[in-house]
Amino acid sequence: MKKGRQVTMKEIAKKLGVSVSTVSRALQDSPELHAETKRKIVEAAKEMNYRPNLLAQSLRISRSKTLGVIVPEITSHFFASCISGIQDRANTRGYNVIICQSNESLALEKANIQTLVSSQVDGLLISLSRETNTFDHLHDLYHREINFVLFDRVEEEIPVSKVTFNDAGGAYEVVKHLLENGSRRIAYVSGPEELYISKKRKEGYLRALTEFGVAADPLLVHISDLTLAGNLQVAKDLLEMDPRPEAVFCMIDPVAVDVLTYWKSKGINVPEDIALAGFTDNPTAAVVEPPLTTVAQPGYEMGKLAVGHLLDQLDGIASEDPISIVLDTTLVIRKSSQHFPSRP
Amino acid sequence: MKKGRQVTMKEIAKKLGVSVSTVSRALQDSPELHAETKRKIVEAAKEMNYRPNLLAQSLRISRSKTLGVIVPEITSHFFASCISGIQDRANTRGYNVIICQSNESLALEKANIQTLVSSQVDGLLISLSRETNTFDHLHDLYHREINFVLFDRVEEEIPVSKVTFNDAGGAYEVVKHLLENGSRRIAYVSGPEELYISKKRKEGYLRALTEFGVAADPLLVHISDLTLAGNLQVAKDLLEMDPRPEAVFCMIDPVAVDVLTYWKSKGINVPEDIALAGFTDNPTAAVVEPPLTTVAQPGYEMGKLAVGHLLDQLDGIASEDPISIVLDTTLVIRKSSQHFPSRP
DNA sequence: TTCGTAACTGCAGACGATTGCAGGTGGTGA
DNA sequence: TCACCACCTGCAATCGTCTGCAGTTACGAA
Repeated sequence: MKKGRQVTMKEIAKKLGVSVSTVSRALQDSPELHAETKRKIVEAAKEMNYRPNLLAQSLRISRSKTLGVIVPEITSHFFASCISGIQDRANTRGYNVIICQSNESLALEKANIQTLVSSQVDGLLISLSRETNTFDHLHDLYHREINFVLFDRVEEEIPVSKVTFNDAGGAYEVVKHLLENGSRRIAYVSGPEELYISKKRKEGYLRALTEFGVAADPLLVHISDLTLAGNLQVAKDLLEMDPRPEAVFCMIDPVAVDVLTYWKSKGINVPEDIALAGFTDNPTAAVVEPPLTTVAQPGYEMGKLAVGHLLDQLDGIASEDPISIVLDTTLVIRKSSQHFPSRP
Repeated sequence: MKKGRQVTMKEIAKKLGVSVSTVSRALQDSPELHAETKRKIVEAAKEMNYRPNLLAQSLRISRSKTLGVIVPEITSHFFASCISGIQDRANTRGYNVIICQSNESLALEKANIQTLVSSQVDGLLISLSRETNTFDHLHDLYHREINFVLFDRVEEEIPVSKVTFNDAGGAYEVVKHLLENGSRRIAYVSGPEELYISKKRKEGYLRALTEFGVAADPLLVHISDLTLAGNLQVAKDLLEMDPRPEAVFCMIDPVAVDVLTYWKSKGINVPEDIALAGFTDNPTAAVVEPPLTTVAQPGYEMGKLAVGHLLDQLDGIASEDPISIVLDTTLVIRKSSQHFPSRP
């Protein structure tokens, strides 16, 4: 096995016959050092390819300049975008980022938190797993006075800063768009009801209906477990409704894509026979046939904002008091919603 | 600013009136400790919610149990899959993972390596940026005896272990499939020529042609810079060729998707008018209309294998001698290649 | 010559966990 | 009563870096 030994200050000191403290001061460009000594040390350090051991530095100053990130899954384009934003901003502010995925499991989420805390991260950015329905682990973090920020998948009861999208607003916009195109029987395909986004987006859906004087019909709200099978079942159920809905709003794009695929296999034409819309603006949304009307969520921006606020807290720039940042979404109108039922 | 103070052994020791060493031994379940003392310490540790400081541990044993990963971009589904595989296997083997993205920039790639090395990672997993055409930074790593493994985007001259796909083989398979369907004028849309995958996939393309006795026509090889504009230009050029190709094989799926989109806007039908195939099997490939024939690369598997081998080296299980792991790809036949020209 | 004072540089301890070795306590047997 | 031996427990050093304080040197002034 290779050694991978790093050059240390001790070695530089020995080589030049000075003490380690002198080397340390030289490399920090301390003014209380003889210029010549300093020059020689800096030169030797460069020549020997010296790199400070961040572990030792972190241990000494009790700050690791490292942040931990926990997301449900990295392979989701949305979370990957968030991570990208987090990474970019964290790096420009001199921080490293350790990323973990919970794979939508509460147990893994807890384990990840433990690992990251043990690793002495200076703060955490967390997006909760679907399974997370207890919050002791978050309260625990809070009581241990560990800085963290929740983003996207948040729990409102925890007194920490949160960054979310205006989910209700986005849903309102898209449903309003469907209503404006003439649809009245509009179905909502929700994920598991306890999910934050299931609730928020339903809120927006209902608000739009109310605003247009359309009575909410509970039968028009379908729930999928967000697996392929669950989505296909909902697609089937929707087709078998009598009367059939004129438009369907799915809580997230993947559901809409599955529904679309199923319908196409059954000879249903979108948008001619029925309008369809999603939420998230995944890359797939733009390329399916017909292209999917959806609501864009700028994940990269969200990541940047979340980490920016966390770092502000760490650096004492932002107050300790939790704040809530709500990002606006953008309605992206594509072909799938171009269905214009005429009223009798 | 919150303190986030962690409980240390010292505090447990003080509380129970024993020494730090005793606490340390108790928590390691050392046999040379009085059972009762041990019990009390373990209990107190649990009660005080003690977590060992991994920084201190790492510093002492000179191993951080952390790996560094550098990928061109996290938001690519393929790399996200690799990361996911790396993460999962690393975690089960007790390692953390720090992820960096180079954003396809050589400068950032170098900076990332520096940071990770300073952070005392035990090893690195690197997939090179598109810009990387010099390799001093890798040779430097090699000479400093730092363990690393290259995956997917590799440089053959560096004497370290590499994990790649059988790119030539995959390209051969898909072009053979197009040939078997009857096409003879088959175009290849390449990325920049210096890219490893550009070369390898061209190799497979040419081999298939040769095997079917088709003379390679240099005019049928188009080069895109892989930007949207570049892809659209190639799409246009292809249409304007006379005679027009019967089939087009694109080096990566995104190119194929852009080409498809452009063609559709020009009223060209795929596969009726022309066959199209990609490479990678991105999620979009399955949902475009028509679904795209492509070559699947199991990124998750690649990640697992790469990190597995690196850990084997670190643990002294695998020999130090570099090996090359080549993963097989899978041809995924979908509608876009169902074009059957008949020969006169 | 002697003292004072800059101007440098080194010592030692700290961060938190681990471990070889030394020391202490108790008990047992002669 | 004394010696010896388990059986525990603590001391001190270590990993690499940083820093308050003390020490050294040289030089100038009295």
